[in-house]
Amino acid sequence: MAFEKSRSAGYLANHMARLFANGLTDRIRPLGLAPAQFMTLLELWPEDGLTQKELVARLDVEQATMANTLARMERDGLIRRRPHPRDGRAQSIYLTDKAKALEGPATAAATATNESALADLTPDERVQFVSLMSRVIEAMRRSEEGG
Amino acid sequence: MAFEKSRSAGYLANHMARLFANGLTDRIRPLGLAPAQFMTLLELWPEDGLTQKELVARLDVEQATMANTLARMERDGLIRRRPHPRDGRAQSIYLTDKAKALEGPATAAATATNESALADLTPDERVQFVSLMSRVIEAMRRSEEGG
DNA sequence: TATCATTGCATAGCACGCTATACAAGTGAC
DNA sequence: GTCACTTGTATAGCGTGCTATGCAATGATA
Repeated sequence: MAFEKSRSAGYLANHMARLFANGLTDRIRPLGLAPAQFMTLLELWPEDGLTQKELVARLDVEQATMANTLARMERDGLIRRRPHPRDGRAQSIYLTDKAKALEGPATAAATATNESALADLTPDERVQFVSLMSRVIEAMRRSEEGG
Repeated sequence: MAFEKSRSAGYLANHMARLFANGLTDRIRPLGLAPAQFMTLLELWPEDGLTQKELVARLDVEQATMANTLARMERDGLIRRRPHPRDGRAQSIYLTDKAKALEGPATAAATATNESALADLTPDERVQFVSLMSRVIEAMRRSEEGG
């Protein structure tokens, strides 16, 4: 029996994530933001002054990926880095006023993207959907460690 | 109220898709395949001789993305292109023997990735999960057109 | 038939994910 | 204190997604 892509969780996850990314990209581009920058800002808005290492742990991306994202954010005037008070290797990352001002419009854009995507699901189904994705993520993270 | 990334469908979709991609990448790397190549082969294994345009429509990626993927597949000896019989602009894409031989091991790798990801879900939940993702994909594709 | 719009593909340039590697600063053992 | 190991970042190189653009072949129209 052939591999059915329309029933493959991995295939659907990839397709769905691309559509989410496209939707979010369109909505936050006018703000001068890209998706990975938004994701990083989600951590920094409530808590300034984190290190790159802390962001890596919270967002579950590789250190090199975060280094590049932070470089683009610094280039775009969204963050500033200051020497870490107690570790000469590390830097604390602070938001600029420009980045702080984007919290409202950017989260509104993300909410609108989610709303559009989930438009056909009932409230119960939405809860179920988020719960299932969370459990799948958990399973894969566990198997990654053990692997 | 703050935007909660752990309850955001888009955020979870992105995270989940990255984990799926990492899992698949690890499993098909020994075969000399990358994920987008595998996705493309899923269309070509059952039906040789498609054009680039047809692959673009079936896989829902941009034409430029597919052009690059096909260039890498040709470089890696997975496909050959022949002039299209009736359209001088187009090319028909054919699998090499090497690519044909990869169908069994590659689909097994993808199945193993899915299995590992869904390990914690009951059969009913798996069906539900695939169904929910399909509906979300459909909703986003519709809202894309409607623009 | 000559012209013009459309279509199929390629290329350039960028974002963002990855692995592999390099390097400087910190930490520990002696 | 010195040497070796560890740790925090940066960089190089690549795959895969995107938009924007260019070009050659096709098709339609005057």
